[in-house]
Amino acid sequence: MEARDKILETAGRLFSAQGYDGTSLSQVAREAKVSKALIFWHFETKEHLFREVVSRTIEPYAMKLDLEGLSEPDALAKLVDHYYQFVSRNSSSVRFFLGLFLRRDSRPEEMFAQVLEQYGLFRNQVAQVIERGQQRGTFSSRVRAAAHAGVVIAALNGMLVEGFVSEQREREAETAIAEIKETLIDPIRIS
Amino acid sequence: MEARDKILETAGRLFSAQGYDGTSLSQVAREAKVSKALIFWHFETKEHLFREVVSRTIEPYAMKLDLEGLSEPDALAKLVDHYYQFVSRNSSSVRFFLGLFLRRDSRPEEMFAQVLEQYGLFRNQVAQVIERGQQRGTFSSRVRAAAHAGVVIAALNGMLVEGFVSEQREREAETAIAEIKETLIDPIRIS
DNA sequence: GTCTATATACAGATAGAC
DNA sequence: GTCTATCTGTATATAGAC
Repeated sequence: MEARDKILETAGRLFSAQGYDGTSLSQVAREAKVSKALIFWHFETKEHLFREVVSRTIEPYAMKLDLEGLSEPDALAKLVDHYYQFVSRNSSSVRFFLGLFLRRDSRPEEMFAQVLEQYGLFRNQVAQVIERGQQRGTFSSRVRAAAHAGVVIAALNGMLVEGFVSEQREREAETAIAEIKETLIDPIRIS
Repeated sequence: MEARDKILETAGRLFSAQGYDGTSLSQVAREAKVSKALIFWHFETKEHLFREVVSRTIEPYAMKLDLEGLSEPDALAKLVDHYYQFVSRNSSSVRFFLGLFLRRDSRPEEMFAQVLEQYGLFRNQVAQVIERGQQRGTFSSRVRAAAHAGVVIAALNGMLVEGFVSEQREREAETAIAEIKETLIDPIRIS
């Protein structure tokens, strides 16, 4: 691998594990087996390196999902599965972004618009699938679609955060998903 | 206020807003209007100051709640209200702890056992209230108590985290709570 | 207990040889 | 592109006067 990429890879790993302030360029240089000066030659400043790392990390967040031909309950189940799996697989970077969002200062602006935009798209999909199911008679009309969608998403996020905090074991991921489906999808399903 | 307390107060505010690495003792000294040397005289090292701040911050987490005389659905609603309000009111320190938990390294061990213990107690209370309600006929027996409790708590946490990320407006707190009750408590209520 | 002055280390960043 | 050597600032921490 070329030095530039090696630096990006190492910096990404260290930033996400230790944060921006907690990671020195000396450490990056040491672990990437290059000189500090080379980092500055390639990236100008620590801040620029960081932004480059973030940009790369965000790329896989543009997730598209094909829900054609599925009943609304199945589509909702698929959305839930997909979201949970995506976050689990990218947990290192999701933790990192969440950590940044939690800090009052360091509002890193435009960069995170991408993350929030993808998240907004997902939220809309969930709400729309429930609404459509109610119109087409596959979901009960007794619930308010928007409220129910909000709780589904909150439950997902809550399960995921709990996994972050308690050093998630693989098995529990399956359980978490099953509980959400059992509690929030099955009871409003009609078909 | 005495200098020692002034230092603790200032350090607490700055640590929780900027993190450990992001807060220098020069800044603490400046804002607390004392010399840096005095901080070392009182706390020996930055690490010790930090631990002292954390210990103080954790104190109000030992929350007790009286549920005597309430029906199980009302007790569950009260638990939900109380948890949400507590986290909202202590959001600064909760954000801070969550941020620490998200970091791979810096597992600050024993100190956080207290936070996790209180959290575990709350989880148990929720599960037990649901079980008891099922035994006494105030909650539907069609759901699995443990699973339902897990989803209630996850939804709570998810709503709270979302509030952290999107700079919560007050009004939405009420909405969030109402949605959880409407979606996860009312449907299994019998009385 | 509180201060000023200082020691020591390491951070981000630059100069210039190869 | 990559290095060694170095500059400059600021961090944690100490010494010692009051």
